[in-house]
Amino acid sequence: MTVRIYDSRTQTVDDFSPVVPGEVSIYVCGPTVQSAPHIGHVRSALVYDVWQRWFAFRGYRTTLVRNVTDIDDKVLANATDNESWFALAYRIEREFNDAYRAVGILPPSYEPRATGSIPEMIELIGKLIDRGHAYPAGDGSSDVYFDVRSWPEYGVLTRQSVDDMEDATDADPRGKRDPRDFALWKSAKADEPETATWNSPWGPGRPGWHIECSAMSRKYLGDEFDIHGGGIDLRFPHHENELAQSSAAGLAFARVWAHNGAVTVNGTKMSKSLGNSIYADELIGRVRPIVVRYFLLAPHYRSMIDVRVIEGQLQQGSLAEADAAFGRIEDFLTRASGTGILAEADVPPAFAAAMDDDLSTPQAVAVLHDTVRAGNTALDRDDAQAAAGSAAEVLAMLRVLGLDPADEQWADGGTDSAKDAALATLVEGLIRDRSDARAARDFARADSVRDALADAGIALEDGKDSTTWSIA
RNA sequence: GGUGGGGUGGCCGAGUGGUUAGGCAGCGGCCUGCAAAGCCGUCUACGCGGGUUCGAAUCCCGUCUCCACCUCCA
Repeated sequence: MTVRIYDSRTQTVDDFSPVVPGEVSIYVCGPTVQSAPHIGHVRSALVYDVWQRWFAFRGYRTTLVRNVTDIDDKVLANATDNESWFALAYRIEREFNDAYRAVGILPPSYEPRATGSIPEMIELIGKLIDRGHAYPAGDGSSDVYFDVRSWPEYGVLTRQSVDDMEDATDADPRGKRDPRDFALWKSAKADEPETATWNSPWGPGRPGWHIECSAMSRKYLGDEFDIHGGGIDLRFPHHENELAQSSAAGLAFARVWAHNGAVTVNGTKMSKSLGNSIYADELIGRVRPIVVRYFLLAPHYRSMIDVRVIEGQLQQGSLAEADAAFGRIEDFLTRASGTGILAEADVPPAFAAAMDDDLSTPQAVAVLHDTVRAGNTALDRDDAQAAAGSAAEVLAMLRVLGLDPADEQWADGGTDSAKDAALATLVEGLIRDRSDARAARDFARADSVRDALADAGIALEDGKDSTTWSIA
């Protein structure tokens, strides 16, 4: 079986063919750490987490790099008298990592901060100037621009010709040869802190956003690597510019361009200006983190996920469905554990085929549910062996997706075993009373026990020989 | 104006020529003292208009409409 992946540049799904056999190198654009993470950020990181897990499952040695853009106009703009830009960047970076960790996104192999690779950026800019694809601004500043007109391939990633692009000639030219030329090096401004200024052959300043990713991907993955990922909104200009810079510098760069779909709110992309962002902690506070993960990975990674918000309130809707759907899977695992049979299984072929096909998680999840049903059916006919087999398959699939409920990742961390034991003793005592009442056909008393437990948020399920309970 | 992606049954969400996606919700049944859970069955589909074909959600033409990007953005 071959992993197939959609390449945004060629617009086709192709067999994945790595630069180095048996290895896969992935660079994904991480966040600009200027304000709290929203659902879209989490989804983006999650998509490449699932890709990485699948490649690893398929036997590849994986290297995943997700950068942190910790120097940028907005980072500087959001700094205050009480919090320097670098403290802000670090604090926000932690918020991102907390959000990632909450939904089980594995740490990347490397997580470079832009400020840690300034020399590599300067070197790359110098190379572009030498090759005639970049130039210092002619306005006396330290700005350096990429010369879009000098690179005929500019626009190949997004199939746009420079001349078709929306007329931007009214923008401040700032010494540019063409309004579409973009900054590689940004001159230090008078009101910017010295801590945000680096020396360069062109004068003091800081790197432009695009060159950061070109330099960091090269530094950690080499001149050529396998997959460059990021949100669909980064295709242009960011990825187009990265591609132009790196190619113009003579680097082979990424073989495949992957882009994940956006998370929208009521059909519109989240944006600061609209104030409609749903922050990660709002979602994670609404349903269990494992359900958030299921919710975000069940649709295909390239399609957009729309969440409904009414009067500022995130609606349950599809979230509640995800909770119910995933709960069904968990319930089956709980039922099946009653067989006491431990089995090992590989993922079903249909699941693997779906995942191989451009990470078709919707179909993979369908296989998951099919297997749950088969397992439940087996339990209903008392075929413990078959049920255990299904449970093992379900677990194998969940593990690949990072959704194993038993994984310590999802432990709430605050469990108090003494309280748990006390609760179990009380509940089980009540269940015995109810069973006695049922045996005596005193259903009024039996029901009052069940109702009382229900009021406490405890649900009962009568099996053939025993009653199980769970906290709703 | 340019580029890319959509419009599927009550809802979410797959599907590129013919056979059940899957989930949530509803209805009927089995099971149960009654429930719950589970299982079985079942209703509401492919934006609109043409065309190709024995046959189209799926291909072609036209058309309406939504979203994203072209400016910082996962």
